[in-house]
Amino acid sequence: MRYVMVQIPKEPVSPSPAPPAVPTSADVARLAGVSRATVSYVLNNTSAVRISEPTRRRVHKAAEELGYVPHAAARSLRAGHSRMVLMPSPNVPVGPLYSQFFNELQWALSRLDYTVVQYGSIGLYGDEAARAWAELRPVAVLVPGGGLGPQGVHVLKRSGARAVVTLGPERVEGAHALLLDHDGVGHSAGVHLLARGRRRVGVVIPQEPGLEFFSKPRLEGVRRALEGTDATVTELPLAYEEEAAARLAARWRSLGLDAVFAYNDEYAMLLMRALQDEGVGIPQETAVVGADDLMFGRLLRPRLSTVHIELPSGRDLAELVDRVVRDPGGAPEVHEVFGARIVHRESS
Amino acid sequence: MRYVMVQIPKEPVSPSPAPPAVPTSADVARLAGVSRATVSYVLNNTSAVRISEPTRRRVHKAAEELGYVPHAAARSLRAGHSRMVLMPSPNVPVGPLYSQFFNELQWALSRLDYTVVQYGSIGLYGDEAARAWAELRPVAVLVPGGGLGPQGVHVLKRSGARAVVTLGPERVEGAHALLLDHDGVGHSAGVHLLARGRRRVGVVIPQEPGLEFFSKPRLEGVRRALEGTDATVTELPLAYEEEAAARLAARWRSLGLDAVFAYNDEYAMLLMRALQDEGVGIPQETAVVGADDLMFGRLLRPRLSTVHIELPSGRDLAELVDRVVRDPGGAPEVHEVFGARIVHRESS
DNA sequence: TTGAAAGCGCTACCAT
DNA sequence: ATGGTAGCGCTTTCAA
Repeated sequence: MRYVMVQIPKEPVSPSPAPPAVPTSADVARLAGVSRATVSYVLNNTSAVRISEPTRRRVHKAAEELGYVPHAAARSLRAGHSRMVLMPSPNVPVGPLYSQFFNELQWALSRLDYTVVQYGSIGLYGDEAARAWAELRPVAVLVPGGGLGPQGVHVLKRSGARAVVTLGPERVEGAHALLLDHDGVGHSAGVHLLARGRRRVGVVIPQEPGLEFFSKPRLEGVRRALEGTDATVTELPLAYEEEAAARLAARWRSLGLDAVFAYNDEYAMLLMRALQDEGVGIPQETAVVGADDLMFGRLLRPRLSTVHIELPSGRDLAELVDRVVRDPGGAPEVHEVFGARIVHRESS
Repeated sequence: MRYVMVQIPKEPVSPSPAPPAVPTSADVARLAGVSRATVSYVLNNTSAVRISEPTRRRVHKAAEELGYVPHAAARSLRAGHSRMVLMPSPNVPVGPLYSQFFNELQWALSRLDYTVVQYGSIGLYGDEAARAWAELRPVAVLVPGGGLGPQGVHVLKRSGARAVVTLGPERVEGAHALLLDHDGVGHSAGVHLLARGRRRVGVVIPQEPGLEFFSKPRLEGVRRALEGTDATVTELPLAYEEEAAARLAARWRSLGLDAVFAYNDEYAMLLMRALQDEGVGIPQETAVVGADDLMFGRLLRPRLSTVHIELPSGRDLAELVDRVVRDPGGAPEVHEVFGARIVHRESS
């Protein structure tokens, strides 16, 4: 008995007709009456090969007609590499500062012909997350915040990432680092308050999860600034809610503080309002300093003193990424990014 | 003359040794002494096939040793589909409201085993952007803001997207829609101001690009609320800068307005401060209403009246996506999402 | 100028 | 229980 292969029709005549298959370059080739190779040449403008104008037109027309869109995965599988820059999205709510930085970065990278993708990895932690990122075979990975370990870096590099850059308070073995100097933020605030004659400094510690990576170094920075003086530091855990701020303000005078570094401008505004409602004079009784230099700080009365944070420019980071991707050999670079500086207004 | 094919070594003995190739499942198979099929079965826990425990261990050990991470693109190429939900990142700076919504959505979708990817398409507009998204062959696309046309929807569906959902003020032919009722936001504010006895209502129009999609319907909503009354609407273009607000405030009395809907809480805060500095009494002389119900509105004095916006819950949207992906046949659903409601405080 | 075909990494069908 | 192998869509070398 011999068997003969027969073509099984892909679209059964059954009810509920399946949606038409997604057109491939082969479909375009068929419709244009050329080979797949020619389609590829035409659509990619391959300069090494000259295709006659009539053929080009036929191919373009066929592609248009079918609504053909190339398949990125297949392409990069074939190419053996991608131009994807992966950026895990931070799991903490981001402020306008970060938004702007990210947009700038994205713009700069797209100018360099990279594709930026933000990958949400909620529920994955540490090196587990790194594996998930590695599956996408990005050419570069930019990791904001902490949480990535040396193992994670290794996994990413092993899976072909040519650049791994962390943006956070501490460097990670094997990765390039943009050191966001949160310690310096606290330090600026501390130095400033000291210079203003304050000696009993409170430091707000946000209770929202995920912020420890930033609040701890900021606290340490204040400590460092006050070291060797008679000034003291008091930690003030605070949730971002009116009631919590009111409770803190109610026992404020019992704390005997004459200044507070409020972690950032938002907590500063929250606390400042609660203190004012409690009748605490600002800055006479208590000086308040925020951080981030957000617009609204200038709109408060008294105007909010703050620590201005110079984020890395998106262009610079994009250039770093590009440079490392082109020559991954170099030793990990570590860049101190900012430049925290106090902006003295009226609240301190 | 005859030629013989010789194997060119992939890793030349030249200086600057190329980085070791990234391990594939074939490498794992080789090291474990099994076939690629077996590797696949073991690592994916394929239930249809039983693999002996010793073999499983050998495979896992080999994978671990090599630092093997599967190649997502290859996998989904083979599978013919992916579980990727693509969400173009909005090009306008996002507020905490959106941040939170997005995190919730991401969480909910990851519970349903989807992978959420935010794709930055700066510099691409309209249907051009849609093509770029389509190249990634996402199973679903969630498009915030306006800007996607029917053509774009078609391209996405044609390339295999089973769900296309827009989140914006207006629906798009062919796509499911979560109608963010910006008109209703303006309407709530207008009705409220009217009820408070105001008759000459200013409406702030942000000058920042990309916000027209929201500011226009909000303006229309105010107009609609005031229709048929003797109240008037005055458009107030305003950039998000102190100086611009000061200039507007300086000519405030000449405008003869007794109320203003400030687009959102941030513009409201900006304008309110400028008006107060100018000595304009709030709410006596001029009532101010914002929108978004941000925390800081409650911290202002007078406390800011605002329009509370009920965003769709991330879980609901995730469920919609999942439902449509499983059965793409249904007609496009249109959901009115919120429920804008006035929160009356002290500024109006 | 164009076409045939190999092969990127993976999974699933069919043998053994 | 395990292996051989076809083929997902694409690009690119080689041949015609």
